[in-house]
Amino acid sequence: MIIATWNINSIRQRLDHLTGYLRDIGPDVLCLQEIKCQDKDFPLQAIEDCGYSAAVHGQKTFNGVAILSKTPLEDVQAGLPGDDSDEQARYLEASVRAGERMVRVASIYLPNGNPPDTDKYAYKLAWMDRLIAHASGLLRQEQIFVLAGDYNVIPEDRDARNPEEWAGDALHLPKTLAQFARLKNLGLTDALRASTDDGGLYTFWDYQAGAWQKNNGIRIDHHLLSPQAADRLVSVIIDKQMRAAEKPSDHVPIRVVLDL
DNA sequence: ATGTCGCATTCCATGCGA
Repeated sequence: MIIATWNINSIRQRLDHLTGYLRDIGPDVLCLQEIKCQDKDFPLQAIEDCGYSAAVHGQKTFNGVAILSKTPLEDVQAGLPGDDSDEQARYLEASVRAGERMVRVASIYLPNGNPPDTDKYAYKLAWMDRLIAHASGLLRQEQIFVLAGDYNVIPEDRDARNPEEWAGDALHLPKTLAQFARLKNLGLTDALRASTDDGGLYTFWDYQAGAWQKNNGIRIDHHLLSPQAADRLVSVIIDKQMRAAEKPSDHVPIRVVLDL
């Protein structure tokens, strides 16, 4: 089973890229972030025409997440528990059948948090607290699950071309890394890091200042695997070629292959 | 390099978020 994640930076601006990816790569599941549309504006028909069903948790203008699947999505849960006043659409979870067993998948758009001296950063850290609490509950069920998405976290210096540029940034501050470590220390596996120790593997290149041309990238899109999923990890592939397309997203898709 | 995008507004220019 192939489970991919992609911050698409507006699904309506990138619909041709998306349908091309579904047809060319054909992941079983694709988690999307920053769809930037309300549910009523989600291009469901074009996705169904590619042979996928979809669960959507959208909002006007910003954020918005979705999960696409070749098979039906069950037990869909929109929103990250822990704060009923949070109106930002950043979390969606659903189950998909894989032969005899079910796999729980979440599409995550973790807050950016910049600038760090504002309530945006406090929101990021609090959101990570809620994710840790929720993941802890999922782990107690001892099932196969994958938390995939844009974490807005650069885990280590080797995950940035120029780590010194990110020293004071919300994506790489010590408190951010401590929260990410707490999450992983629950017993989750960073799929890419389970497959290679190589640095220089990036999933995001800024639109500005020729970041792509200079390969000034960062790795911020991750799959965190439950132990039952990590046991079945085969490979991880970053679809870097997507960043070279016309009018690309600033993020590229990344996919894991699980032997279920 | 204040360097680029995408969205929305009372709207053809600007502010916000990334």
